Amino acid sequence: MPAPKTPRADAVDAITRVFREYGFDGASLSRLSEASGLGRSSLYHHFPNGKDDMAKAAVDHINSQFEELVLGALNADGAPADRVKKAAAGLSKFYEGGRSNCLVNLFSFGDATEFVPGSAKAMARGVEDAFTAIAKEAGFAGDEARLRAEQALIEIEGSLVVSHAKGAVAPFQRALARLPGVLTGA
Amino acid sequence: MPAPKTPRADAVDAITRVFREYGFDGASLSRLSEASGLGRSSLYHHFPNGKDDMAKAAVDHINSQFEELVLGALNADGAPADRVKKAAAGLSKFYEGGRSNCLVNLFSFGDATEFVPGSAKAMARGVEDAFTAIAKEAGFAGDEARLRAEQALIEIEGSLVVSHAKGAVAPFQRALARLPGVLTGA
DNA sequence: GTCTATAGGAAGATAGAC
DNA sequence: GTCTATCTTCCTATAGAC
Repeated sequence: MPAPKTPRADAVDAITRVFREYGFDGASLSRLSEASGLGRSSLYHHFPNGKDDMAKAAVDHINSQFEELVLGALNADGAPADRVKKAAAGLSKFYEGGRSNCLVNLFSFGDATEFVPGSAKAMARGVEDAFTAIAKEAGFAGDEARLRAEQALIEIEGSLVVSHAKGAVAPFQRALARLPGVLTGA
Repeated sequence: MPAPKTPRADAVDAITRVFREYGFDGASLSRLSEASGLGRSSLYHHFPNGKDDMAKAAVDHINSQFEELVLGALNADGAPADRVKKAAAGLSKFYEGGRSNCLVNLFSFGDATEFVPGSAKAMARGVEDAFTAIAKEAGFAGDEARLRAEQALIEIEGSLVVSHAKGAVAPFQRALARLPGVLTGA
C-alpha cells in the first residue's frame, strides 16, 4: 500500500529540500513558499506553528526516508557485510550521491538548536544505534562495536562536509566504499 | 614583536566567534554589534561592505590562527609523527576541545556561498595540502598521501559534527588521537 | 484549502552630527 | 571613530474573503 500523495506530503517533500539546502536560518518562508508552490497562508494552514512545525515535519520526513533507504537494508537478511553494502547504496541515494546536506549537521547550530531542540541529537543516536547493532552482529564486542559505529557516522558526516567544501562528490563516495570495512571488518 | 591589539583586531576576534557559533546566516548585525561592543555604524566604519567584509575578515583571522596553531607545528623540526601529535594539540586548542565549529563547514551552504564565495574551498585545500606534505614526508607515495590527507580532514570535520550533535567532545578527541596513525602510519 | 492584504518587527545598510 | 536617527527590504505571522 503505497502512501497516497496528499498535498501536505508534497509540501513536506519540498520543504525538506529547502531545509537541506539552506539550513534552518536560511530557509525563509519565501523560499519555503516558492518551493512548495503554496502561499504563505496555505503553509500556515498545514503548519499552524509556522517554521517550527515545518522543521519538525522535515525531520520526521528525513527520518522516514532514512529508515526506508538505509536502516531497511541494515535490517534485511544476509551477511552483515552485504547488508552494509546495500545500506551504502541507500546512503548514496539518500544524500544524492554526496550533493545533499545532512540535517544532523545543519540542525546542530544556530537558531535550529533553539526552535527544533534535540532533533540532531536524536537523529544521530538513531543512526549510531543501528550501526552498533550490525557491528555487534559482525562479531565485534560492545565497546568496539560502538566505536566503529561512531567512526562510520564520523566518516559519513565528514565526507559530506569535505565534498561540499570542495564541490566534488569523490570524498563521499570513497567514504561509502570504506563503510563495510569500518562496520564489519570485511 | 607581538601584534599590537588595535580596536579593529579586537572586533575581528569577537566577530569571528559569532560566525563560528551561528554560521553566516545566523550572524546578524545585532549579534555582531553586541559581541564586538561596537555600534552598527562603527562596524560599517571598519567594514565598509558590511557583513560581507566582516565574514572575509573572519576567514582571514581563522586562517592565520590555524597557521599559527596547526600548520606551524606541522612545519617544525622533528619526526613527522611527533609533529602531527603537536598539530593535534593545536587542533584541540583551535576548536576549543571540540566545542567550536569549523568555518569550512559553516561557509559551505546557505548565503555564505553567495557572499563569501570560495572561502570554504580555499580553506579546505590549504589544510589538505599541508596534510599531504607531511604524509609524503612520512613515506607515503603521492596518491596515497593525498588520500590520507583527505581522510584526516574528513575525520576532523566529521568528528566535530558528531560531537556537536551529541553535545559531547569525546568523538572529536578520539579523532585527534587517531590523527598520527592516519597521516604517518605510526 | 488557498488566496490577497497587511501587521509588526528585525534584517542589512546609510546619513550626518559630534 | 563612535554616536543617534532613519531608510528600505525582508522576515515571520495573522486576518479575513472566497
